[in-house]
Amino acid sequence: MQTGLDINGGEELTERQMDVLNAVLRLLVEEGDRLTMTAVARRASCSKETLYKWFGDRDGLLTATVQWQASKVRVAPVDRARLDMASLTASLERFASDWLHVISSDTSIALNRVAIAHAGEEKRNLGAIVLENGRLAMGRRLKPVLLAGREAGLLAFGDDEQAFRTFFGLVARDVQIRLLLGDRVKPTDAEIGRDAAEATRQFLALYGAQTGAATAGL
Amino acid sequence: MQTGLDINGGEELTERQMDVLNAVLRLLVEEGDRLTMTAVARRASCSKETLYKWFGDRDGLLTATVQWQASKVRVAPVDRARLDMASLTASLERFASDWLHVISSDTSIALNRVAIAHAGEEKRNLGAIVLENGRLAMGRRLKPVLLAGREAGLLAFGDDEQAFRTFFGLVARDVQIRLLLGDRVKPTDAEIGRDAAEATRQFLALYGAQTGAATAGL
DNA sequence: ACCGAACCGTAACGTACGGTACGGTTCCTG
DNA sequence: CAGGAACCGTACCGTACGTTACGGTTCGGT
Repeated sequence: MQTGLDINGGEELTERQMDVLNAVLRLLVEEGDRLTMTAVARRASCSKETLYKWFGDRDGLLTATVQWQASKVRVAPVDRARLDMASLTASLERFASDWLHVISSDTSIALNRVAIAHAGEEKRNLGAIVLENGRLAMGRRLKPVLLAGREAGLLAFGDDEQAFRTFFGLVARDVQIRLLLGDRVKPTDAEIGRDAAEATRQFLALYGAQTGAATAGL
Repeated sequence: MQTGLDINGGEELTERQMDVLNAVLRLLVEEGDRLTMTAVARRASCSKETLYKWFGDRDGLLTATVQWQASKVRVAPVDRARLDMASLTASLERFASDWLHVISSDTSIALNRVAIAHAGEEKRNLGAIVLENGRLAMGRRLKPVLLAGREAGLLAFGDDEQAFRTFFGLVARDVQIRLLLGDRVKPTDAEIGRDAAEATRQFLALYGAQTGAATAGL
């Protein structure tokens, strides 16, 4: 009753346990939330008893999977020294491209779907986890870059949260919601690269120190 | 076996049937996809036998509900004659405001949640219906305005689809995905008005004929 | 007044699946 | 080699819920 429930921050997972979570992830992509504990056990070649010992219950298994996958998205921060327009543009494009790749991936779609499906319930953990490690983590990652850009006189904005949300909108547009709803619009790498560059260009047009000060909400 | 399955285009629903669908809608908001046929029958004060006779099965009931709700979103088109910058701005702000109100509403959130939850399955109807009557309908509605704006020399863009998607991103930003994931960010009317105006201003900065031609992807 | 259609309320059926129990196997330790 | 921990595979249990069946009631038409 007391084991297997320590699914909080950065818990330690054995190799075997990660194999199990990988199986869950694949099943999630294939069948969505309809996966059964029996199917997981069969796919992972383990017993249901083990699943329950390790993860508590079905919800715990899903939570562990989402959390584990989310923990993989860590990316290196940017060095705030020596920032010019070229490196700022490159950073933004990199962010945009990474983000578009993530939200277009099958695993991200599957994970967001199950998190959204469970978001209306009392156990609202999945949605919060995905939000925390998706949208919010991206904000925490990008805001230092924006602030450094402002400090270097390259950007002009009043609130970094507002500036970030605009960038988010320019990058994501309608891609995520369409994919979540089952639309077949999965962009190619080339399209992602083009869209990332375009979004960055537009963002700089709005928030660049020279061009866009009038529209930056000052 | 053959009755109750004519749930396609604009089928005719009796008053009583709409009462039932309203009950489904309320239950969907309250408990999400976990609603049971028994609960629907109780809430609507009808028998389960009637539900099955009218709507075929659970999926048919959900589909009818989504379709019925979607059919309510119709809005009057804009007259393309006599378009100046003021009326264009007003139109765009109106669109933005309407859209933000829709995606922030409890019913929209509930409907999108159930549609997304079912989007990974073979019966992908719900996602397609929501997409068709949400994002895509908004595009069909707004594009004539954009084209009229270009014709009047107020806007500059190459592809109306691209321009619309940018507008979509500037308006929606991260609001919808956050709400779907259970974040408590429901904006007030005042915030929606401010955000709609801001998004419109930014869009005109990017695609206005004078200011933004360089960034319009020409 | 009578009939049948439509519908309500509820009981009942079948099944899928979450969760548990248990016997058998592997493997590690002393 | 003995003992035990961990785990696999599977059978089993309980329940929730989709779906069906059925008796009783209302109501419009003749």
